[in-house]
Amino acid sequence: MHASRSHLPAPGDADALLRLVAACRAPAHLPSLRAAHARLLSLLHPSHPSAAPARVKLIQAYASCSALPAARAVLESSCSLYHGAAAAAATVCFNVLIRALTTASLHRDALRLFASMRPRGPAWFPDHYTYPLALKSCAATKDLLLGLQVHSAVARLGLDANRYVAHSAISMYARCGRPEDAYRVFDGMQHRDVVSWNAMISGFSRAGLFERAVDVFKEFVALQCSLPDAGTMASILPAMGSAKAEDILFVRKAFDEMQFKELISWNAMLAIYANNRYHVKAVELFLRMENDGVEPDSVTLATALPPCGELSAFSVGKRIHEIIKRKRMLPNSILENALMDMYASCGCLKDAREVFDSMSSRDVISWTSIVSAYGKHGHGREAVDLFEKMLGQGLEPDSIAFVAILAACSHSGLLDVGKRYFDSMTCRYHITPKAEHYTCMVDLLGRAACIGEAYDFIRTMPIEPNERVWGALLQACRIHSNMDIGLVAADSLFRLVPEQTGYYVLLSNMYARAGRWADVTLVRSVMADKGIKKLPGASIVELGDRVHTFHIGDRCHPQSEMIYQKLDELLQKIRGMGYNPEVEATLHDIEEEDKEGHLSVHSEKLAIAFLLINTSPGTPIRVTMNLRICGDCHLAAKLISTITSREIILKDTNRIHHIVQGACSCGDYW
DNA sequence: ATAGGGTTAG
Repeated sequence: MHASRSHLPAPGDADALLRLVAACRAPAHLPSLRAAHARLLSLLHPSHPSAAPARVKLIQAYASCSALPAARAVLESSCSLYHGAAAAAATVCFNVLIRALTTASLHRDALRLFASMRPRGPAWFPDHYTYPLALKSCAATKDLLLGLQVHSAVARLGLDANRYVAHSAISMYARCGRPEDAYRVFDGMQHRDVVSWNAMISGFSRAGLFERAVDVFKEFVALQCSLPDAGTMASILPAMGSAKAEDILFVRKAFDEMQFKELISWNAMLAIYANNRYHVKAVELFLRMENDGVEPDSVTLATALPPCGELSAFSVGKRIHEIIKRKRMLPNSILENALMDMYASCGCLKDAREVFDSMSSRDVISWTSIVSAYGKHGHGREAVDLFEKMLGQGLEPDSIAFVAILAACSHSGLLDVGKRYFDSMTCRYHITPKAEHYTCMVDLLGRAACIGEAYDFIRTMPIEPNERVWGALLQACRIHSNMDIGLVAADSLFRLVPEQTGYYVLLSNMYARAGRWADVTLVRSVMADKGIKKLPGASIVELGDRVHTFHIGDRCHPQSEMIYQKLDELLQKIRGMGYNPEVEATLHDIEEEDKEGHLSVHSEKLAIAFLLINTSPGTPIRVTMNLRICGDCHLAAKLISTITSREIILKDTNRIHHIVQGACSCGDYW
């Protein structure tokens, strides 16, 4: 592409030289650029009609070759050459260089250069191109004071009617924590286009006013003046963190009605599903992209990987890895970290480790991912070794890294190690523990049978214990049959009226065991009042590109007959191996009986039977469930793994059970 | 010859 020195256009061929300049976009092109510059000198004389555009092109080219001093030198020589009427031409040079600085995120430098314009004399006025850039840098540096100054200068000059200026002012105010001022600018605009609406939607989103962002989005769609675009989708995304179902439907409808869907629209829709735990919807959307021939980029893939992990959609996740390799997207730490997590979440610790080992550089997130991968699989010792290795590399663990190591300790019952990490987190690293850390500690202590200590821990913690903290204690009390503290935990949990439906079952079971039937009734009525439906135990499995869901006692599946037949056959066989379904009732819900009065078959058993029927011998069985696994199913799964010689990978809401030949990676500690 | 809103990982 690029002419070497000897193939440079002749000095007289200005057009060819300028084309060459414009094509210099990377540091490697710098020699050609310098050579072309040298041959262009006569053209750059102010008397030449093309002098101004040529200088602009040179500044742009130097800037995109990361040669900012050279770009600056061209600017300065322009300043000394232009006078009076020609100054507008120099303003363009400033604009171009400021633009280069903002795209390089050098916002302070951009603002310095902006501020240096007017002291040079009355000829160097910033114009309607300069102000949007300056406001953008104010927004990026959260410099409200300067932003206000710039905006008032804009108003004095009468440039505030310019929509580019207005849009950047909206964004500046919102990002500097003044959404109402942003709205005032928006409201005062005579004519609004898509970008005006996007700026306002994004403004409210960024300022944390999610409902208002959604309202503006809806108003915009209802107006039907112009159609939402990719910018609209991306702007509403931060406001859709835990969105209402109807709002997600609304956005999806707007997305569906877009005639030309840019990649960012797909990516934003994917992210909205992923952030709202609509994992199946997210994977379906990704599959549709593949079907429609939409070329994914690294953002698409990084967004699609977590839902694959959540669903244990291993074949889709694996395919994404192939796409990443084919498109030569690595090294890319965001993708690699997402890949590790997807593999770990699918129960493929080995693949996660391979990604980790292949990385060229690892940040705290990478280490946290691999630590949590080992932790979830019940390999606490390895998790601790890796965590120590990270410290040895001089990396500073953050709050989330400690959640990972504490969770790893609790999953493996490493009581003393876990306590030590909790102490070092506060004393050595001065990280204030959050509810997640306390939950890990209560879980660690409680399941290690130190129920009293766990309870004391909750009583002395400096923040208000949330439902998860009490839930961890209640869980421990159930395991260790501690009725006294269990009821305290249940009462506290009930007072909080948990959002998580899973706790209600645990709660009412505890009350039932204590014979507190009035409270059982009360729990039910609270659930009814709040319109909370019992979370039906469900398991999902991936077969091919399809995700199959099984519910407790499910008979809707087309293969239902075969599944139950297979299950009967399996349960018959393992009965002789110590399996006795009478012993453990059911953790999920003691009220869950079918019409014949028998306990309904748990969904994970149905899912296992389904996969045994539909996959060839030796294929690992992967099941993801929405509750914790119960003891009965855990034992059944272990024995089934023995008689069928299948690996069974069961992911529940808490961890992963990797079962091989009758032995589970959790060591029966969960 | 230049300007505005906007997507990804633990």
